[in-house]
Amino acid sequence: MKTYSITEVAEYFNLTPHTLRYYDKEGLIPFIERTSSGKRVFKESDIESLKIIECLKSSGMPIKEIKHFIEWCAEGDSTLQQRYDMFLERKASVEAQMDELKRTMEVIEHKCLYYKTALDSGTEDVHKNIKVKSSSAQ
Amino acid sequence: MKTYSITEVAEYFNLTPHTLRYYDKEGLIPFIERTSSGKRVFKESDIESLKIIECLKSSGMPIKEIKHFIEWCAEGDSTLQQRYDMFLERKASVEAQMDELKRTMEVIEHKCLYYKTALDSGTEDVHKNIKVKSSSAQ
DNA sequence: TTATTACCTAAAGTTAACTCTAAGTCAAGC
DNA sequence: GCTTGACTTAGAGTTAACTTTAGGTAATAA
Repeated sequence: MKTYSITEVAEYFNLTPHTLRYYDKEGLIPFIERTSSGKRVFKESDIESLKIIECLKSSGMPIKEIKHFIEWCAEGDSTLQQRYDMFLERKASVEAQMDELKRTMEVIEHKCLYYKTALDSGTEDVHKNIKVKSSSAQ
Repeated sequence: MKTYSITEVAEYFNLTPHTLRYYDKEGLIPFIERTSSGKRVFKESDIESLKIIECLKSSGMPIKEIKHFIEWCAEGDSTLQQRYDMFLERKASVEAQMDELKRTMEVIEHKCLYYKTALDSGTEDVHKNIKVKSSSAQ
């Protein structure tokens, strides 16, 4: 079975070996095997686990909570409900983040147009007649 | 002209007065006026500026960079290009974040289905025959 | 007049997620 | 046999964005 060094895995996930050791210390990858001299040996299944960890991370989940999930995985079928609920929560959280980003995007696109118009006419004053009130950070 | 206290503004933006004072200290709202006794007085235009600040914050922009934008605003038309470029960059950044969230969502939805199926059959083993390899954190 | 309430400052503390440092081990190549 | 490079650990340091603390002022209500 193909295995990987910590540096190979770090490069694959765009992390540093330091960060992977930190994840290990925090209990995110407790199943990693070692060589007789103590070096971490990453198996294919470890890569798959790290993919889930990265997914949870990019959903905004803190490392301590990811650790709980990893512990549930080790506990087996008795934690299936918790894990299901957790992913439903993650789904709701990501949906909320997407909604917020959409609202943010609308303001930003409005500002892009605002500054495009201002640049074309050489001055921000072009907007002064359109808006009723002027403000300091437009 | 209607004005607002720091607590009113904090409630409006779902922040604390502490946080608004911190933003002031960091140079995000240098245009705030004070009463004779030193209390901050927020005008309508300050609220508008804070809306932009909140937008930039939720786009993932660090406070020090938002400060630069606020400084550019004070400098006038000579910084129109910088401000336009900044909003174009913000737009690209938010687009990238949305793409990442979409990819994250796909994995999460897959996991929701995975755990729904496992729960229905009472054991995760139901997936063992479908996948070629098993892994520790599925 | 006193108590309360809302505000103020400066500065220290907190938290998450790294990130770095120092000192050491081990296997491979010259 | 020695050097090099990739790994190891424990623990200290960093950064961002707050958050809290301590001590103080000013206006208002009883």
